[in-house]
Formats: sequence, C-alpha cells, structure tokens
Amino acid sequence: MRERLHPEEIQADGAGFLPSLAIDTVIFGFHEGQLKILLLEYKNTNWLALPGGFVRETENLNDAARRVLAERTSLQGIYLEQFYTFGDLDRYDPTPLRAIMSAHGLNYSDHHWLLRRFVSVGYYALVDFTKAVPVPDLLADRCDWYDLANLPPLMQDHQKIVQKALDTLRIELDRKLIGFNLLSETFTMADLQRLYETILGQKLHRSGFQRKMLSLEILERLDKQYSGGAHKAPYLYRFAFDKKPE
Amino acid sequence: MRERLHPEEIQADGAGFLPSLAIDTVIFGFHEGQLKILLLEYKNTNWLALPGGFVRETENLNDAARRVLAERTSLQGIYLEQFYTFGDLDRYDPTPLRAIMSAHGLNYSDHHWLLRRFVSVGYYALVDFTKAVPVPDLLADRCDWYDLANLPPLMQDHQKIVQKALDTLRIELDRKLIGFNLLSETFTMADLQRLYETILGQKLHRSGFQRKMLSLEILERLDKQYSGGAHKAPYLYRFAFDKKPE
DNA sequence: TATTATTGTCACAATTTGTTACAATAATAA
DNA sequence: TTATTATTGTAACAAATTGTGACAATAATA
Repeated sequence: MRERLHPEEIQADGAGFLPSLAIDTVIFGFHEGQLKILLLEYKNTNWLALPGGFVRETENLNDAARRVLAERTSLQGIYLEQFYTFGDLDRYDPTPLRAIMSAHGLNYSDHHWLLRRFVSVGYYALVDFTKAVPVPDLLADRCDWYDLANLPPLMQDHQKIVQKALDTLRIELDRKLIGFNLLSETFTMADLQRLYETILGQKLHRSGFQRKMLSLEILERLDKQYSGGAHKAPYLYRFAFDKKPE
Repeated sequence: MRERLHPEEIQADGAGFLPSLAIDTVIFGFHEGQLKILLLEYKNTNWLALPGGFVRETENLNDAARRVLAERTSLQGIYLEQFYTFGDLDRYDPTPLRAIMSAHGLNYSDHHWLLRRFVSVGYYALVDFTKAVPVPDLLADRCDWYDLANLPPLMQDHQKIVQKALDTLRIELDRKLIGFNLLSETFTMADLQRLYETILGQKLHRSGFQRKMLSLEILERLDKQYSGGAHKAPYLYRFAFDKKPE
C-alpha cells in the first residue's frame, strides 16, 4: 500500500533529494487496440503531466525511476528503460507549476526548489494495462490512461518526451522484448500482431508476422486454446523469459 | 583559442553550474586501424579519466556537451550523441578526485561541491583523428589518444561508460551516420571497411560491404584517385551530407 | 448441417545477403 | 619493355530471408 505524502513535504527545500535533477516516466499500456499512457491531472487546473519524481541522495538513479513507476501503477518488476535526458533551457518554465501549487494554497518565491530549472531523465515503462492500478501523486487529483493517438495538451515539454519515447519504442521494437511486456500473461498471435501494428502505425502481413515471431524462439505455445469467436480457435502463447534472455 | 582556467575557479562553490549534474564524453577517433578515445591524465597521479564538465545554469545540456567537446579537441561541428545517463550511487567515490586536487595543493572538506555525488550524462563524439588538437583541462597535464583495445585503468566508472558508448556505437552503426564521421574528408572503400571491421570486431566480406555501402546512396564517388600501392588505384569517396539526410 | 470468419501452415516469388570468380590496373621486378 | 603482384570494381550465382497468396482446418452461428 502506498503511503500518501502530505503537502508539507513539498515545503521542505528539496532536502534529501538531488537538486536540479528530475525523472519523467512514459508509462505505456495497450487496451482495445489503442496504445495508452498514464497522465496526471492537477487539481483546479487543466494541466496534464507525465508521472515524475526526484532522486533521493541515497538512491540509484534507476531505482528512483522504479520507485516512481511503482508509486503510480502499484506494480513491481515492470519493464523499464531509460531513453533520453532532457536538458534544454526552454523546458524550464515555472508558470504551470506555480499555478498548480497556488491551487493547493501554496505560494512560493521563484527561488523555491520546485520552481528552479530541472534536467530530467526520461524512462519508458511497459505495463499490463489490466494489472496497473493508477494512483495520483500528492499534487494531482487524478491519474488515468489516455489514448496516445489522441493526447490532450501536456505540461512543459512533456509532449516532446512522449514523442521521443515512442520513437525509441519503434526503433527498439524488434531488438528488445517490447511487445510481449504490454500484453497479459497469455495472448494470441493476433493480439500480438495488433499491438505491433499499433506501435508501428502500419499493417503487417499475418503470415510473415507469425513466422517471424515464432523464429525468435521466445514464445511458448500453450495447449489450451481461447474460444469465443465464430471461427477456428487460436493458440494461446506465453512469453518465455528463460528461452532466450536478452 | 581556448582560454585556460585558473585553479581559483575550482574553489568557487560551483556557483553558475547546475549542482549534482556532470557530463562525460567518450571521444572516438580512428587511426592506423585502431579505434581510439581521448583521455585526460591528472598531474602527479596515475589516474586517467574521460573528458568531462558541468552544465552552466544558462546553458542547454547538449550545448554543455558541445562545449566540453570543443574545449578538449579544438573542433566545432562534430558528430555528438547523448547515449546514457549514469546515476548509480557507487560511482560516487571522492577519493581519486581528492587525491588529484591535493596534488594541486587544494584540500577541501567532503562538502566541497566537486566531492559530492554526481549524476553524469554520457555523450559520444566521432572526430577526424587528424584534425583534433587535444587540450588538457585545468586539473590535467595531458590529454592524449589511447587505443580502445588496450585501455589503462580509468577513474571511477569510466570504463563502464566507455563500454556502454561502444555498445551503442555498434548497435547504431548501420542506422546512423557513424562510420563516415571517423574518417578524413575523402577515403577509400577499404578505409571504410577497415573502420567497420574494427568497430564491430569482426571481418566483413569485401564484395557485400561495397554493395551495401553504395546502396545507401550517401557516398559521392570522386573522379580523382588515390595512388601509392602496387595495384589498381581505388576510387576516393566523400560522404555526401545532402544526399540522404538522417 | 451449411455458412462464416479466422487460424495455422505451406508454397512460391521477390528481395536481400553470402560467396566466388574474374577482368582491370598501378606499382614493382625482371 | 614486359611480366608479376596485389588489390580493386563488378558480375554471377547460391543461400537465406522476406513478401504474398492459397488452402485446409475448425468453432461458433444461421
């Protein structure tokens, strides 16, 4: 169970965290043929933002990202990759954050640590949509899935971060274990193909796709079969971690 | 001409720079069949380190990397890519740096900003070995090329950073304009092949390699030919920036 | 029991990659 | 001057991979 933080903790001057450095996570899910990401909605504003956080002084950078991911999804052991570090000056605009904090009744000077410039390390995570339980952070009142294909405007440079995450996802799709981590434990070949098509934004040939996936030798075919359609029942597959480690 | 910094500047408490954040650059060159990287050797110690630096408060992260690269090589407009951000706790070991500063007659408490924990953004650069003019930084007395195949021990986690840079280089070799940026303005197909073989650590077939490179349509064949060997003179090629932008 | 949609797999074509072969040629040796 | 040598540019063919369509199998529905 996650422990809710209290606004007082924001008032501390960043003690215990590395200054200047933040983490932003693009948390991908897949549901009903749509790629989705988790976004936070801030109280009394229209601002939407990527789940983020800061790095504790006694914490590895990658562990901080895992912590942020776990706090927002209630999930452990999720596929997580660092993909880029964003450090442009023009990403530093305290206006939205000041508005959000103001909506919480918090008014700080521009020297407050949260209103200073941050360099942000971007991570993307791949989660089973059906397993994640979105949890807002202490400044947000909602944490929900949004269709990647129809994103609302995001805070700061978060749109750019999402785009870069998606670019990375496409490039690494056939080099890493990306597809399988977005589906449930078992899935059909058609499920997998729909996912690949959605990520790549293009149709793939069914026959060649099946041949390619099976040739990777990381899929375990299960005896039992899905049923429910007016047609031949497809095999179910499970991703076999042990068969071909990355 | 680069302006030499004075040790007094180190004594300032990091004012003007983002705290906690550093940059390390793996600067690759290629000469006589060997991949090389630039290393700094610190005065009165045996420590070798990657060229690095810090990010000014009014400077883009990527610009800071470009600045570090320009300061060490005297070159502008070089191929430079961010590849990973290193933030493990165990990379923070002030012992070597304290020894180096002590060798300069500088003795600081553990609270000095240079002795605190840093998260470091890694960049790799590809430079024309014959054009770079290595320049030491203010704590080093030498800046020289070292064979990647025969590296001496490096400071902190710099060995790991180099390895990750090389891994990235290999993965991106046929996806980005990597090879061409390590050679002189003009080169033969054999030059290019030797470079690819060195980066990948394996032999390639001459015929297939030539066919592949020409099919990329980013090489411009020059009329004039190299001469000097007891055999047919090879064409010279030039990388054509405009033909197929990335 | 026939119809329908989808599945698993095969077969063949098209393309790409791996490999060998061979003529061309610039320097050197005879 | 001519033969030798090493390397180059390219063609030719083989092997492997990928693209594409076809077809029988089959689970629900009509």
